[in-house]
Amino acid sequence: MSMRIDFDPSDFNVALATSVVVFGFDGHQLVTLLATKVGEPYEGAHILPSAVIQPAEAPENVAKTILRVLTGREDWPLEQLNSFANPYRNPSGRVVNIAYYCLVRLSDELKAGLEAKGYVWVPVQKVPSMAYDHDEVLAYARERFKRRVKRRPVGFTLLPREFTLNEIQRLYECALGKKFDKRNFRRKVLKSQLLIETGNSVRSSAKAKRPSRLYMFDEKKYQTLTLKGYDIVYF
Amino acid sequence: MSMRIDFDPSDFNVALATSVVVFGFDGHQLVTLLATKVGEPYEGAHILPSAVIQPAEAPENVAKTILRVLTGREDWPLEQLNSFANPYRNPSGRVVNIAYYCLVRLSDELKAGLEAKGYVWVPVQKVPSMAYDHDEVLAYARERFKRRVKRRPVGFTLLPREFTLNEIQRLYECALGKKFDKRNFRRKVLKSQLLIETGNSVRSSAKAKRPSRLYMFDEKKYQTLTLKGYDIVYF
DNA sequence: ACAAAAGTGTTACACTTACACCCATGT
DNA sequence: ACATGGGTGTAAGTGTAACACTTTTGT
Repeated sequence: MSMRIDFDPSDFNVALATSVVVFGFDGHQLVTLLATKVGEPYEGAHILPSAVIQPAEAPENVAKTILRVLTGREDWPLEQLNSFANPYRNPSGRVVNIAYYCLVRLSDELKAGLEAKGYVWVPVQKVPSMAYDHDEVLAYARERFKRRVKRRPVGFTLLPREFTLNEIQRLYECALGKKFDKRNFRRKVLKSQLLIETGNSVRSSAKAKRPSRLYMFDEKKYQTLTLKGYDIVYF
Repeated sequence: MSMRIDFDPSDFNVALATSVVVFGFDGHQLVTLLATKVGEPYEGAHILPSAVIQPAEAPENVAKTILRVLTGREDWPLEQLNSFANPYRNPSGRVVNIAYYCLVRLSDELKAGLEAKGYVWVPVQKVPSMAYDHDEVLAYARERFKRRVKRRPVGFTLLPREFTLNEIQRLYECALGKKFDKRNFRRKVLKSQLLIETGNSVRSSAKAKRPSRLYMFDEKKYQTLTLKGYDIVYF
């Protein structure tokens, strides 16, 4: 019930952590990366990739460090979520978690490297219950990503550099949890003028006879349009 | 550069604060409430209404305490913003600010009471520079409010219980920073079926001859529609 | 009667949605 | 030739945006 606005030395008794919800897309499903907790508390439980934020560190930099350790890069799109600060969310003491989510482009090396290190990619539909309040963090991240994907063409960072229209449609269907009409979806996505036909094609499976055309995201054009105040790609 | 995920006793050295950006609407402008800092550091500077979060307190409850102290009520719509956690944002030590914004219905008593206590209502266009990183917090709150007001009919909590269509149009114009066509705006707002004509009317100024009709927000109907999955009132 | 702000309709255009068949290719 | 998924067009309806004059009331 305080309304103090200055600090006593005894107020400096909280610790900081960050967790990063990493989303990827395997061509059919939205997946997220889970770690396994080592040591007590919660030994062996699933958790989100997380780290302690030390005194002089900025939370975003710690999140980027996590990404570098996991993926070798830290330039993936990263967005801060609300912080999670219930007094008793962590049994070790009062810890505030400043969480992020990020979008990565899955590749075979990335999958292999991470699985060797004890991380697992799990379809977001099937994520097991996690320690701390990480279930809540993940649920929040999914909502944020949904809202984000409706307004900005962020989905492309989840896809291989060249992708088919069927792939991007599946991605949007996973992200938003609903089906789209193929013709309408294609019309809309092509109307945005943000896709370049590469001229290449690929067969989607052994059984598929006819190959699909491949497209790329036109990053440059998007930058230009964004600067001009063009803002919105609704899906 | 850590990737530690468990805590040393020496990690518990951060303090928590919360600031609340309080928005009101005076019939013509969007205003926000500023306090004056008492005691060092930043003696006499403008700041957002803020308080220390003590060990066992939930941030949201501290924000509500601030609201109760300021307005006598704590049931205003309150939404958490990102936390502000740059290492050197507070000269007293490492303090993480978990900020909120909220929407209140201005009244004469409220204005008088607060001004007596040393708070000031300032048009958001004209907010002076504040201490700490509170400028940034306010800017962030304005953006959030903008996005919010586009999707949900939150504007009504800022207006008197009975209001004219001209008032609500001015509110939306302030909140979103753009002008609307009067006929189109009225058509849209009436189509939503969320306004009830009260039968009362009021003259908007001494010079205005013809009185304006007064409307109320249909809270019940909105609840019903929301439950049915109706979600969106775009403006 | 006049000054002031309140209130009101129509049209053109863009976007959304629903809907079903032919095409290209590999086996 | 056939099986498989890839790829395509149209029409009806709905929402958006641009536009200017008449009405009501107090002085």
